[in-house]
Amino acid sequence: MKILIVEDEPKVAAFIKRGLTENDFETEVAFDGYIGKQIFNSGNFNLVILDINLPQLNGIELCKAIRSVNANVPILMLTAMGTTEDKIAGFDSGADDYLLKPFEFAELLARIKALLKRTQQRPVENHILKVADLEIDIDSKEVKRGASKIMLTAKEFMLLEFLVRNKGKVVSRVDIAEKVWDLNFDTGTNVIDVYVNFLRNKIDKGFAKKLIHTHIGMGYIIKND
Amino acid sequence: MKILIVEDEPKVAAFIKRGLTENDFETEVAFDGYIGKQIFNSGNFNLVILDINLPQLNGIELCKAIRSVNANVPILMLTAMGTTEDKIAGFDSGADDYLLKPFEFAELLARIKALLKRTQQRPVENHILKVADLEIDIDSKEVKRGASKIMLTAKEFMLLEFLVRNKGKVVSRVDIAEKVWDLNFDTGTNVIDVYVNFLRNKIDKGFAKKLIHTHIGMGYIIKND
DNA sequence: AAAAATCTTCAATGCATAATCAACTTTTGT
DNA sequence: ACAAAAGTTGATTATGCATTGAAGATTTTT
Repeated sequence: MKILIVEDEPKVAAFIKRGLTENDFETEVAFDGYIGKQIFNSGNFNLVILDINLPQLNGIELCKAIRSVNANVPILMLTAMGTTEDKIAGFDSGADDYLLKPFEFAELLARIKALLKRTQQRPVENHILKVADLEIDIDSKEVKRGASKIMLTAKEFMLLEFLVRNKGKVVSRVDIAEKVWDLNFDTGTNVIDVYVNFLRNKIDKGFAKKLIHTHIGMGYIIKND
Repeated sequence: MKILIVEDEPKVAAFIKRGLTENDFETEVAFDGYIGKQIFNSGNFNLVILDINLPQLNGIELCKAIRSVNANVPILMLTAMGTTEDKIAGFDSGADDYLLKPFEFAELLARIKALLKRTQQRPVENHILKVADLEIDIDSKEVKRGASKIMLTAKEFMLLEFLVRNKGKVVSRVDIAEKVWDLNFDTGTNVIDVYVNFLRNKIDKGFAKKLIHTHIGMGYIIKND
């Protein structure tokens, strides 16, 4: 587990480095923002600890720079400034957590572990999407309306998934064509209409509450109310 | 985006609930740990805000209980106790972040957004434009004047959206022709007048305050005063 | 490998609604 | 009062949508 520490005060940097090393992390230290950026790009880091007050490139700027090349790596901001505005600025630039100096090492460690735990757990997502009494399971590809199971073909499922992921929004045929059929120009086909019809037969037919609605001239929408 | 608030101090709970509601989150409040657990199990929450000092079942215990059934949902701990040991205990029980009372709402919001960003669930931005008591939802294409829903056709909606996006500004017929009808030269048509009339019938008719106004020789404007 | 079954797409139809036009009326400014 | 601009209306045209069956493509079974 590799951690990059960007901190210009040598004492603080050494303090963090020693503590992390004792807890079996690999660390690298950069003493200014510019070097921090270079080191980050050269290595594969699992987490970044960032002081806000840095020479060359301040923490906020560095944070944005890191985010622009890596949207995922957890970033923990460190600073002496304590106003709420500073914190908000930190979060806005893409930081995931914020710790005020002076801090106890145990708290830093706890926050690092929490951040790492979170990023490791990402794959466990909620893979069941719902609209009213309709449930669609992205993993097992199972679809249920109320208690009854519904069998969908691949394309039907893709279309339904797209609609449900945009529930409450009217999606245009062009959107659907691009996202579900991967058509980027108008081929003059009516497949979409046909498949919406298929879906309606399987999902809405026989139910009082229709979920799929047409907005003429605009597109289709799935919603519950 | 649904957030569960477990907090026994009514004032604090109300403060958080109000702030979150204003920022378009759905919230539920539980006043003790036991009820919190029940509510959590009954609904599909995207995040939990947890006070540590709770009647019945304290925050740490509740946190563990929630983690045992859902390893994924972000949990933010809230407490008046400020020792590092407390924080460590919070993190150890499975919390993802920790905020000390008293706090500013802006910081709470920033941390919530950071947590949600981490778990890939981003708050749904709603694109609702308003003029006085008229609301138009760009996503769902729903239009409401006061409490009553209004059905518009595609062209009517486009025209209204254009007017509303330019609320307080007089827009000329030429502007409208270009932006809404995609006509770049004068065809001698009066469609625009006709459609403004359609809109007026649906939006202003029967209401004391007219929103759509004509500036003779200039164009149309939508405004509230 | 051939046959069967299923899925996907196309094309044609009829229907419903929306968009437009053009004649006429009303309002506004001079 | 007059002319110009804007509002209103019904008739006409155009467009968009639902539905169907059948053809073509793919997958599964034999």
